[in-house]
Amino acid sequence: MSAENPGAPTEPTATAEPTASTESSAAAAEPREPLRYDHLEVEPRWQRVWDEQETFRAVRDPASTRPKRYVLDMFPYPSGDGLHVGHPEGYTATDIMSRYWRMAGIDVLHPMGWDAFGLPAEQYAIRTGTHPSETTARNIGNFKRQLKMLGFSYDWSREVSTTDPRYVRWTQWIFLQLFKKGLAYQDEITVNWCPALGTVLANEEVTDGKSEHGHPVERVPLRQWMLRITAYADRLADDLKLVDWPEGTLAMQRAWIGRSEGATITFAVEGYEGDTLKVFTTRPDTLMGVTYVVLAPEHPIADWMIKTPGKVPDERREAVQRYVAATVNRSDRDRLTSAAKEKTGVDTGLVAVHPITGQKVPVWVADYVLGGYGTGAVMAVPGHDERDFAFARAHGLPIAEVVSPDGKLHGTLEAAFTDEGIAVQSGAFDGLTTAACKSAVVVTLKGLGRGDGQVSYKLRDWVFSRQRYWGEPIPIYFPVELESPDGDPRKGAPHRVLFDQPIAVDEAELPLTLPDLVDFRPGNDPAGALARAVDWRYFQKEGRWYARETNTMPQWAGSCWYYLRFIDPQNDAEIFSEAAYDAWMPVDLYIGGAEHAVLHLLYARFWHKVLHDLGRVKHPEPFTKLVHQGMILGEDGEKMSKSRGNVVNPDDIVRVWGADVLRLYEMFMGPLEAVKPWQSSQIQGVVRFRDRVYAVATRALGDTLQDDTARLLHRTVKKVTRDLEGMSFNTVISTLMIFVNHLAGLASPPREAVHKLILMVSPFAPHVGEELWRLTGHEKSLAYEPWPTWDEALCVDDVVEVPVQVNGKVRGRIILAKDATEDQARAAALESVGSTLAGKQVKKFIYVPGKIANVVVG
RNA sequence: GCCGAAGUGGCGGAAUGGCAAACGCGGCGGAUUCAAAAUCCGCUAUCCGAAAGGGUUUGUGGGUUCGAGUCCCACCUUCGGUACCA
Repeated sequence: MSAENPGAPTEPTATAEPTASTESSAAAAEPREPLRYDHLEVEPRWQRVWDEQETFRAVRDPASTRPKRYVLDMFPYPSGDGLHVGHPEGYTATDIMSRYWRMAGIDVLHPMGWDAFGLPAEQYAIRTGTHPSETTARNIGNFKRQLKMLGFSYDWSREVSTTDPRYVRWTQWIFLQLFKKGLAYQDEITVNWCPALGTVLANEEVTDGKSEHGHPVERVPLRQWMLRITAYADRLADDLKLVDWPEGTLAMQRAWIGRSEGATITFAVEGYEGDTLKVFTTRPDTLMGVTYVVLAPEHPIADWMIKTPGKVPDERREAVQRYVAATVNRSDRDRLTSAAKEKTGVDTGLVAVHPITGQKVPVWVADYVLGGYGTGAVMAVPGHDERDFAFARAHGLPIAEVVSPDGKLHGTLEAAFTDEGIAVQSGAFDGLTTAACKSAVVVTLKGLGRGDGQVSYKLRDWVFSRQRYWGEPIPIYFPVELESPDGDPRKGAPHRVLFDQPIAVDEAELPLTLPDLVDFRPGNDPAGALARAVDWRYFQKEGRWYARETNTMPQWAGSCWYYLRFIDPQNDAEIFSEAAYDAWMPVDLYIGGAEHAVLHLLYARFWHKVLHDLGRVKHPEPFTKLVHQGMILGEDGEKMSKSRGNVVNPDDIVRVWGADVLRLYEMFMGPLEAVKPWQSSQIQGVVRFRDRVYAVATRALGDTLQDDTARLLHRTVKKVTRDLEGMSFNTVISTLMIFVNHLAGLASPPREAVHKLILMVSPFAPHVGEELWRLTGHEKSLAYEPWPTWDEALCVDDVVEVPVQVNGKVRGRIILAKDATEDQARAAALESVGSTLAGKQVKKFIYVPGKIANVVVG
């Protein structure tokens, strides 16, 4: 290492270039002497054995009293890119738990499948003409190869794909149940329609009224299928208390549902003949502080005044028209980000009448009010709402104080006072606390017929249709009205589809499969690609023409209930049998990314509750315990992405180091939930560990278990078991490393210790585990071998070394019997730190048995 | 802004309110080797010191406690989510 030859080129350091280090390690591995443990031979061999012997087939005796665990991964979308190293993180965690629980005598269901409908396959089809089913099959094949190569103990006989007609059939069946219960309905929804692309765009894809590539986007109303998830809002919020989920996820779900209690209040608008103006507020107690009201740009009254000349001066009308035109075509998200910076709005010139005082207040239109929440209009109380305050300041509107922290008046308010307090300047309500005032105001309004208490939700009904090809067809058709009775709509005969008379496809006719298309483009009308499949779309029944729904379901549909199909995947008579349900449900452990904290988990819970109401499922909640694995970042600490060039491919790692090493490394990186960077240089540590386990177990084993080894063994079993139960995988591996290092130092490692080591390592590194189990004289797989137990007596020491502190600083240590009394401890402690105590008075002595002694001196 | 998570050696990280830095990577020294790789052994938070030993240290500042990485308050930073939700 010393610079004896300064002219020689410097060696590349392992950490300098992530890709270079992987390649150089790979290159270095090949010319080497044959490894004692050859992962390239051993790993595929055991994978074949597990396959051939169906080792991990989940079976459960209906009469069994054995405990069960249903261990579920969030199943992947089989993309063309294959697995990235983030996938095996959660999958390894569930696999370890599955393997551990099997060894602990528990029946385990651990399935895997494919969430295979979705946009990438369709977009690829549009570009290349390759049918999405072809792309999907190919990608599934690749994903499955990669998962098998990692040695996961899935019961592959239960594999399902959301695109399989036998699966689609039951997805559609659930939709029909929703439809029959009135939970699926059609509505006209404003969408971001981009004529140039021929597609509807998501809010995040629209900026400044344009698509990413600058094509103009129109906000147009479109007929959509909706699911009435709002009918379940309260139960979705309340039942969160039944599950063992991360606190953050629970909070996000509650916030998304956004239940808030308040009141709707009616304002008359002078000169407006339509319905009165309704507002929703969570603070009815501030009603006496209203100084103006605000409409969202899409509010019907704004539309009415634009179209009705003569109610207000024309220049006002035109200003409103300009403002609405400028704001209404922007996506909600876009609108709100800019609105947060600058409170824009215009005075309509209309006048609203206060429901209690009869006072007249101006009506404004502003885009800080959202059309889709509450009633699309608010009563503005600038004295007690920050947004109203900012708006009033910007536009010179009056600000009134009606809630006071101390019951006194404070003149000019410098900021909105949004806390609760005591009503002031509120007429009959003066002196009431906020809570009392809320109900008093609601009672008064109710008496006047101008308002009532109301619960409002942020949650909106779920837009369930997509104008796409690669999704489940919605099993609905509509009567067709022909202009001439003998016309054929397939040949373009003029006709009208009666969308207001939807008819459910007969359940016996399911699945309704997709027609084969060559052109998958969404098309130039928003009805979607299926509208062009006229032979599929139109059909005759009893002499009448009908048209099928041409919208398809969103990708969420298949993932909403896949956990239920895994329990009985081959059943063609019903969605799943009651026996299968009783055997395996609910899901005991569900692991997946935090990016699904709201939508997927909320939608799946919603469907589960609907099935609960239908009597199909017995538990109110599907997923008992949920864990999110943390993201694995690239070597540079940034999110892995192709564009950054920091993506690590599991195929490379498995080829060079083996599946067990990838599994061990990902579990050793840190806590499962933590976000952590990939560091190729760290792999070396688990490679050494694996090879050391192999080396220790393949030496000549001894028959005697020395006392110190026995103690360490029992302690190790105890800690490993406990940490496994807590899913603290990184500390399990540390503990096993310590144990292996100890065994490696022995002349002949004791057989019992080595056998238990192999069993404990096997959930993490199953290939090495099985191979060593075989090499140590066992014929059967260790997959169902009983998990080692420990003797508590061997986990406690007879004598303990206890640090002695003086005023909290360690100044000495003493050896004590484990059951030493406090007096004995005191005597030993004072003696050991005698010199430090010279001339000082002992004020207090604290002894925590076996842990610490602390002498407090004055 | 709000909600959530987190800040500990050169790096990944460990630590029921009780010896901070386990385990691993890297580094340094040694054994083995003609030499290297691999392997094995030892040392490795930091500062002062030849050593014995001592001081300091878990983002910052306070607090509670015999004792705080851990609990409380305020602040700073990073990451994730989310957004005028009335």
